[in-house]
Amino acid sequence: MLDVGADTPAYTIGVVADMTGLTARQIRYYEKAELLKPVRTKGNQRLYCQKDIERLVQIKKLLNKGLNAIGIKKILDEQG
DNA sequence: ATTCTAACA
DNA sequence: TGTTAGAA
Repeated sequence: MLDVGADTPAYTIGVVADMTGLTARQIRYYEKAELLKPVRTKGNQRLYCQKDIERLVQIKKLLNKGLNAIGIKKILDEQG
């Protein structure tokens, strides 16, 4: 009850892929590109929270603007 | 069934 | 970016 928020619940890559419209491939790639940092669980599975979802959505919008992982990293770095 | 890593095209 | 192999 104290852990409820935009940073606690976590979704698997499959659900975030469905919510963001990206593919698991892209999500894994952006993670490697340092665009975000999902938490790992037990079997090394990526767990994305609401915040990560919004971040992925933002990345997607940036991609539509003509940016690439490099430009997005710069923007996310400025915001962090 | 779902996800993970690594590697290739 | 898509996909495949083998593994958990």
